[in-house]
Amino acid sequence: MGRSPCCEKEHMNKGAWTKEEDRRLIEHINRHGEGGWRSLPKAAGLLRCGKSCRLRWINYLRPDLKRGNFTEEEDELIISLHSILGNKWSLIAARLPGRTDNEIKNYWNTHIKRKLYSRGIDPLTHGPSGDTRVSNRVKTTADKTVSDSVKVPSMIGIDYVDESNASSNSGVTMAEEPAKATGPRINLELSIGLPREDHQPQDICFAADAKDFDADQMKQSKYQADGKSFRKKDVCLCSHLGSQICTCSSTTVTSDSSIIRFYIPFCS
DNA sequence: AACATAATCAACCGCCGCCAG
DNA sequence: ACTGGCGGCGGTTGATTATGT
Repeated sequence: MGRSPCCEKEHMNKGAWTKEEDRRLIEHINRHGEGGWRSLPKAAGLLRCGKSCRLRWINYLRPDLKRGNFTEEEDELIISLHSILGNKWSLIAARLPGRTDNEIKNYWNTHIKRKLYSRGIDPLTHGPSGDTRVSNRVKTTADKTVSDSVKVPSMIGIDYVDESNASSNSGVTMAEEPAKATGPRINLELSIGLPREDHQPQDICFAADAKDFDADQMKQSKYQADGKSFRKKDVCLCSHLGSQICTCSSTTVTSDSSIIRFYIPFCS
């Protein structure tokens, strides 16, 4: 018995994609959008597994991919994020616009590992090379971020700084003495705030401009400051990373008139 | 020039979590 | 509550390219 395979292996192309296959995949996704990977190959006239199509699109064909060499800044960011998140490549990739988890994973294994070893740093523990223990600090932060985040009500905050005298301004702080980090100062903060009377979103995130609201909404605004407005029922999803400014990527008005804003980092 | 070895990276595989039925 | 399908993730493989001898 066991799980059925994701698709019929027979009569399926494998290996490198041809230009014609790429063209068909791009054309299909441009026409119908992403998703429905299982049925996509047949619909697009491709003799490929749905997973293979998804991977090809995400890792290679997506128009927003950056390609090209990693910058020094990206290197350091990856190192810092890895010290916090471990091998959670998709989470790391989410912080590097235009980069894919596969690309970062490969880059880590081929370049950054060597770079860290040359600095005398163990890429696994981010401690001194030769120390094979998994640091409690890394374990603690990674677990909080990845596994426990959904269990934490209302507010989640993770700070990571390499300055010994730096103080945390978030909900979760490190119990351990900070490890000697090699990367730039980094502040990884996620927060989900439910609306309260005393909720001051502008204290947490850089708010979107008031242009997101129409005139009626503006009249109903509960909070207004410096041209930024917040309604009583706002739900604020924020993300800070390092010195990068967190901006609103989209605003959704739900059926009960609540507004959900999505904030993304790295936008200037 | 020929061969061996190392480096790179696209693609595959199997597992897991989510969610609709 | 249970089950199966689906999408997503991380580890691994293997073909290709670069470099060294």
